[in-house]
Amino acid sequence: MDNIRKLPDAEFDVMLALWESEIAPVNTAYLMENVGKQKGWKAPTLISFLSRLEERGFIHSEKKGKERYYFADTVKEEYIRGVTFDFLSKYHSGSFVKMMDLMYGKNSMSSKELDEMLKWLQEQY
Amino acid sequence: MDNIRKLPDAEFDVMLALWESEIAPVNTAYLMENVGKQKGWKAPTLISFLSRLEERGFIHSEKKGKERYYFADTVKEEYIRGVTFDFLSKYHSGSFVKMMDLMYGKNSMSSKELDEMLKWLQEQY
DNA sequence: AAACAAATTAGACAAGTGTATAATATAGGA
DNA sequence: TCCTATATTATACACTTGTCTAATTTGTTT
Repeated sequence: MDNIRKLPDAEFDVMLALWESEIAPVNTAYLMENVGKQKGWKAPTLISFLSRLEERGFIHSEKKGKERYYFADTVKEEYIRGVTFDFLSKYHSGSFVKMMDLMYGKNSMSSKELDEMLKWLQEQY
Repeated sequence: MDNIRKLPDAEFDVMLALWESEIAPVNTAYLMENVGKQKGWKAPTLISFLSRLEERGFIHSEKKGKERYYFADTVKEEYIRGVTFDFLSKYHSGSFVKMMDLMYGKNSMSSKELDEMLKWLQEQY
């Protein structure tokens, strides 16, 4: 039983486009428009990432005529929670405070972000 | 010119051992003791990671007799700042508050950590 | 000087990731 | 029905990463 399996960059980009799609169901053409194009991928490149995502169990797909449609079987927030947790453990001993301290030790966080954070904190109590 | 080059896991583990070494200079034997052994690596495995780190410019080395000694040419905090910045951009639109919100939206951060964070925040003002 | 033993170097190889070309399938029109 | 255009599938290939075995170097001991 591994941790959350971290996706390779390209597959993550595809997942993002799928998670954030405005329409449903989503086909290859839509994903080509919304991520493949910007990345400069040829269609088979995109499709190959999609196949791998399917093998990994992140999505499933259905063929309708000559097109294929894709469906996310994972939840974005959960995936990101997983990778964030792993990241925090690996690089910051699992502590947000340590992370912020390293990033902004010599008070360089903008006062806007400081305010937001204070507000967030107060809501937590 | 890329962003901070993110190291592969194994090479990062080696860097950690080097950054955190108690002695200087550090040779292969020391690194074998302090990271290779736990990871179950054979010596050539370790050395191959070290060579790659040298190619990437993270370290340099010097041979003394039949042993080789290694020196970090990068600073841990800076490296981690780099990967943290990239991580935050990629997964949380660059915002700590967004990250914490995703992680602890439904108030599950321990009151100990909340206190620490409040303290940290107050120090920033 | 020869032989040993310890350490390093040189390669090698499988698995994973990014990416594409060539082959095949299929909806629709002539 | 046959052709065409388009989408998908099947492969393939180069690079990176993790890992090792075999070969070579070199300090030390006979």
